[in-house]
Amino acid sequence: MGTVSKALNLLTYFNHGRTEIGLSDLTRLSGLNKATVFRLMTELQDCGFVEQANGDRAYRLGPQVLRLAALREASVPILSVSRRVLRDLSDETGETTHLSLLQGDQLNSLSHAYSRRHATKVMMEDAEVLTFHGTSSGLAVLAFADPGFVDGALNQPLAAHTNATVTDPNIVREQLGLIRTSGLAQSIGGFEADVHSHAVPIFGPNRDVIGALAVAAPVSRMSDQQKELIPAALRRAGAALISRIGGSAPASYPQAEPPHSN
Amino acid sequence: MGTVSKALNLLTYFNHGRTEIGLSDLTRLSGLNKATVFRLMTELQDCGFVEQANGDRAYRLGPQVLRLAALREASVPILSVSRRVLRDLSDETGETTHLSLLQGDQLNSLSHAYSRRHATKVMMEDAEVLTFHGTSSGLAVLAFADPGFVDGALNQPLAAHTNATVTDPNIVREQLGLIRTSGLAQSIGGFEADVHSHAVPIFGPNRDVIGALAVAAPVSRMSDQQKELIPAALRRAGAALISRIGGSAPASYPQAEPPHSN
DNA sequence: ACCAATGGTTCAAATAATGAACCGATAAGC
DNA sequence: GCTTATCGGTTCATTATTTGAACCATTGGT
Repeated sequence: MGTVSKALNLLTYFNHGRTEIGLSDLTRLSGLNKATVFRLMTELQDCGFVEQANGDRAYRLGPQVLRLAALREASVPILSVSRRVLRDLSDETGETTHLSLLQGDQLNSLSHAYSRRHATKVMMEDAEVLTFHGTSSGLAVLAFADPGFVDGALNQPLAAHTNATVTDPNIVREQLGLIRTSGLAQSIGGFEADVHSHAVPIFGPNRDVIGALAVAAPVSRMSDQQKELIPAALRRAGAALISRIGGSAPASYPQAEPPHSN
Repeated sequence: MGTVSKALNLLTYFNHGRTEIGLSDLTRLSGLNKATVFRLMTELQDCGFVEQANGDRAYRLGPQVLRLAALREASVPILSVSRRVLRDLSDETGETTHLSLLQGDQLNSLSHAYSRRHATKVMMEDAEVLTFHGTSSGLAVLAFADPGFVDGALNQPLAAHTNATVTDPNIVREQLGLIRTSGLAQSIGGFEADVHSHAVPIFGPNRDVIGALAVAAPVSRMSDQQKELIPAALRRAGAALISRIGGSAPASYPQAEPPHSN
């Protein structure tokens, strides 16, 4: 592994639970030598990718990442496009909606919208890591990812987030088959108890799955009416988002409305 | 300069005018060897910091920067906090407002809000680089930056964006003196013709200037009333933003309302 | 006063980065 | 239709950078 990868990998240890990391912690987390970590962090600091919080203390992500993110949005405006879609979907379903994107081998929740109808709602955080086996978004992605990727995701111990989480890889694979034919994934209490979530995969310009769009509702609010409305609205919103970002679904993806001439 | 810095510096060649860069162009821009650039870009690509646009073509920024930016916002939520302030300031003044942040030795416009009152307005782009001598934001920052930084910014040829741009460093320094006593910078047509902009500096937790908050209006709309309202509203908004991000102005900053007891 | 952390530093040894030349493919120039 | 230039990508001996064990100086806990 090259030096640059090592440095950038250090950045992956930052997450919502750990927004600041000290030198020693980072050394332990990465398994690298302390002098190495120090030099890499110093260099990252010089470039503005990290900064030291209070005088001489722990490191946290720096301001430079904001500039890059703004430029990424300028060239591939998926987040700004998704905001409208999420807002509309949230208004239509009355529930929390979120978009997650595949980044390397992990799935990150990156944008969300809340219901304006109900006081109680499922709460979300951006940049949260979603597991593939335990969330509807993860399942939607796996169902349309290539087999090697699926193996990589399932050939490791699957954590049980709740006692409803499916942790048997064989059962997960069965679910994926059903999702492939229906085009829609569900998870009832698999990630957080009492949350029923639906998700559809999002495809990029080269027909690869790049993430998932999801609706997360409290189980208690899933009336028969909602069980019809949410999947329908989600399919529509997914198709809208895919077309807005210039993506297209692969031939294997079940089309809601096959184009028929007459 | 270390390898990591070289790799990260490659990312600085991306901007709004150049969201995609080919290998050869990047080689010329950076002055590095082509093999070096290739290897660095490959590594950046492996980490998701860049990606290749269409099959095998030019590079553009990758999705990983979005995750980092979301985490940065989680630890230092200046952008989300600023959005409200910008929205309110824009509504109050009826003009375009924007926030720029100092990143390394450059000033980037990172968030903005448009007027909902007028059809014509000054347009903005996020992640745009602002010059220090030619914009009100730049002047506001320089006026409260340390002398070494000011020298670095002014001891180089100052570009003329319009024929109203002040390019004489001595005159700029005079302006800085006035800004220090008033606490507010102005630029009439210095960056774009027919745009009158006002700006106030934004200070961080350690009393250093970290950016500027600005209002940009068409010259034609700067009535006497607006000339009073905008500075007043801007000062209020600046103070609000500073307090919301846990910052504080240095003692040298002229306080709008000196706290007086009784 | 001690011990165990922390962030930061040193320097010889080991390793990874470098750059000139080279490839095959594509596209422009004549 | 032949030549030439440019593109993204690759090779490999030379070179310069990274590495890691040990070492400081501070800090905070007992």
